[in-house]
Amino acid sequence: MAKTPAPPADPGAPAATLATTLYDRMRADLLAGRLLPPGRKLQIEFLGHHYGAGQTPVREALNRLTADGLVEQRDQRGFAVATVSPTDLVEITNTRCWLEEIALRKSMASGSAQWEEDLVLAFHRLSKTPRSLQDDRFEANPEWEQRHRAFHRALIGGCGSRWLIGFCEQLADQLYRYRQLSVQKIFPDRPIQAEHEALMEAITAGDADRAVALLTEHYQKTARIVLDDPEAFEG
Amino acid sequence: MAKTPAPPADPGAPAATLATTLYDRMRADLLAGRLLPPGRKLQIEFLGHHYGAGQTPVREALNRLTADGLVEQRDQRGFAVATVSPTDLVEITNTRCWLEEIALRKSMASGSAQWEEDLVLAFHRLSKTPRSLQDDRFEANPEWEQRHRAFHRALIGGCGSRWLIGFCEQLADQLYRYRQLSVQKIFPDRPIQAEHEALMEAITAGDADRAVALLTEHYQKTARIVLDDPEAFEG
DNA sequence: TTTCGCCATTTTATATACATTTTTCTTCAA
DNA sequence: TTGAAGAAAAATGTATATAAAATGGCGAAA
Repeated sequence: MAKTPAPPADPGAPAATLATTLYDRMRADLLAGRLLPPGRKLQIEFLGHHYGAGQTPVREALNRLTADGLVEQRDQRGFAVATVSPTDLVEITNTRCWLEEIALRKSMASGSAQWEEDLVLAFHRLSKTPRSLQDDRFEANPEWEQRHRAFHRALIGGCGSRWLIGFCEQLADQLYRYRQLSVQKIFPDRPIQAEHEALMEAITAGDADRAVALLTEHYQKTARIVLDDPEAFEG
Repeated sequence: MAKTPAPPADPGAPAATLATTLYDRMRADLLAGRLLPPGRKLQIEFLGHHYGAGQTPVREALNRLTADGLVEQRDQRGFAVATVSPTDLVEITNTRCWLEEIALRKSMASGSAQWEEDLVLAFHRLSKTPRSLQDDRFEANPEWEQRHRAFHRALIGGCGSRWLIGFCEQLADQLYRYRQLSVQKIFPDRPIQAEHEALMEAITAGDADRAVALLTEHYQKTARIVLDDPEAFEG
């Protein structure tokens, strides 16, 4: 009756390698802006010491992060945190709007009951989670962030293309990084929950045009806030 | 007056690393289907011997290829040529149609003279290049393949998003691989040049709807031919 | 005195050789 | 046939060597 007790023991998922663990940790650090500011050089030796690992796993993790567009690589000159610019922010935001418009329209057009149920569930979970850990001041709630991401993922999850979903998530990662740059990432008086509610309303009403307009405006508003922050692109 | 004569001497481009060279070679081999059939395991030692390189550069090249979706990786189980399936072919084709529809519409809407000139030039170059190296039988002409790719790249080049262009090229790579799988990749009686001409006509006439319809049909037709080939998904 | 360019030195990225751990294959018994 | 144990193979990780780039100092010219 006793099986492997300690680890998750997923038969299809073998023991994670050091490189994979490192990739996950560095990815989280990069997205949160904890590691180093954009454009800064990422030296293998420093990273190896910082994360307590050898060169090979660090190098492998950096290679994978390059694929995500979080790290840049130049031959014989090593790795660096991906740079940011107002121009890129606009470009990435526009691209996300275009892609998620298709994905949302395809999802709605599919009429999949599974998709709609998943979405309602994701929205419900997000609604029940506080945005901030503190009532008086803002303190990022990791669970909210995770559910927020899951909600946006659910919105496009019925489009029928894992490729398109992957592209959207890559763009979402980039924009998350931009948001973290801004001191105004708190958006205290922005009614995010209300924006999500309006979006859900349009979707359940089957009004694709309105849903797309709301979603697009949601992203463009975020971009404008970061663009208007004079401190976002310093250093 | 004498400058560095021998190498290309691009100041911004340092000497290519072994890993980069390997990546380029393996990428070409994978796209052409020369390396190994889809799903087959890629052993480091074998590859190192085959390309005359050590383990580290091979591993790095494989990591980069994973990012392109040409190679798959599983922890502790190494790398394998990305698998193929009829389902995926349909999914990738649909995704490409959706994305290139936006990209083409945005390009046309931009009204950029530069874009139109680049496109006309790319089309002209393609038109002047023979599809086959032999008159009597088909023998792939690398220059045609390269210009064909450049033409499709030019179609979407004015969309204003390097991200979207990158996504489209990734999908194009995947579909190229599928085309190579099919013994009917020759398409002897398919008037490809005529299809391109009709597309150019619609674009120069400013008829976005017609251009999109033609482009989409172009891709769907290719997918149907591969899907109808019983030998494409063997092995 | 300051500035620019060249050369030696140091640092750092890349690649190799080897050790370790995990998986996969093989063999043998139930 | 099925299952377990052991052997072989292969992937991951470490230590180290090599080669390229960044740094700093020195001297010549302005």
